Amino acid sequence: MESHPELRFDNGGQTPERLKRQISRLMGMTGAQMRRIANEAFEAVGARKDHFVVLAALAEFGPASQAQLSDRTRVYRSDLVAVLNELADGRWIERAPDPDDKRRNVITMTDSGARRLDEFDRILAGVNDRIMAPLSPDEREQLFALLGRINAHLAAG
Amino acid sequence: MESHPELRFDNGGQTPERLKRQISRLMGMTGAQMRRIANEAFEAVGARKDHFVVLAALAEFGPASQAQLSDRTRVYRSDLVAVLNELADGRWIERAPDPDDKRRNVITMTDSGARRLDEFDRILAGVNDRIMAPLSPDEREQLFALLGRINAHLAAG
DNA sequence: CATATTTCAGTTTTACTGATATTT
DNA sequence: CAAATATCAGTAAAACTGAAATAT
Repeated sequence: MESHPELRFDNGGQTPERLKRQISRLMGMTGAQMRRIANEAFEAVGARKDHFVVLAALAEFGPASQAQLSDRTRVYRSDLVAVLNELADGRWIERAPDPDDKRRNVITMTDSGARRLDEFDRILAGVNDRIMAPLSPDEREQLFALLGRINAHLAAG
Repeated sequence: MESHPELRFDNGGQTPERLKRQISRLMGMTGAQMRRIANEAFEAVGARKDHFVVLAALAEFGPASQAQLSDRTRVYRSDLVAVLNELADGRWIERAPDPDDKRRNVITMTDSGARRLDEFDRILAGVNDRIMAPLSPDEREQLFALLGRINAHLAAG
């Protein structure tokens, strides 16, 4: 593995630290680290992030078609197919044709799926804790609030 | 293009809003939007993000070998080659063998490269402003500080 | 016929790994 | 010979597009 030693910014503060002042770069680097930690945690239990988001959406909104699930999780319709195959293989969801509209499937979370989601909750609590370790509870809320506002603004505009 | 309508979270506040409480998911979504905006801005002037980070590193630390540039920008040594080819094609940098160590190249920013970096600065000021539009100056500093602490912690651990 | 849904097959982009030739 | 450098070739995963088959 190639190593990237820590950046040194030791020029007497004379030059503008452009690289450090870019919010998108800072977000990108921090986000990549977060993703790595979360992915490793999921991989350790034979899962991946999309398993969580789909089960979470089912728990929050109830049974749904794949198109609905895609809208709620922002997992593409095409990619959702494989995710649901995996979740069905583990008996965490059931996929049945919708009698009211035969184009659709109805996706339902099983009891086993609810327990799987509980497991994910515990795992993610640990991940969140590890990521935000340096921040106080108040600061964690601040970060959520600030990001939430930016995200709402960007998603709208 | 596939559309992802806004998420609705209207279940009377009864279920835990798992999806919204995941910092890594919120970071990921917000970061993706930021990246898209920044990429589009660079693309509009025939550039890409790595052009900026390399020129910024040269402005901040002076001429450097490719290995040094890789460490400072976190662009992989292998990927840096193409970036430098592009920058050299535009006469924004010069790449010359290092007389002191013939394994190395010395990468130097040209005057034209400095002007290109000025252009990037203006573009990125607009991008940052657009991204953080909903936040006050104080809040922008808070966000930087919080992310910076998390990033330092994750990069170290 | 136009639209919606699921599925498959494919591209693009980015991050990353490994190997090679040259030099120290 | 061991390590560093620049370069090339290639993988892996994620995000995304387009189109076919079926049903409304």
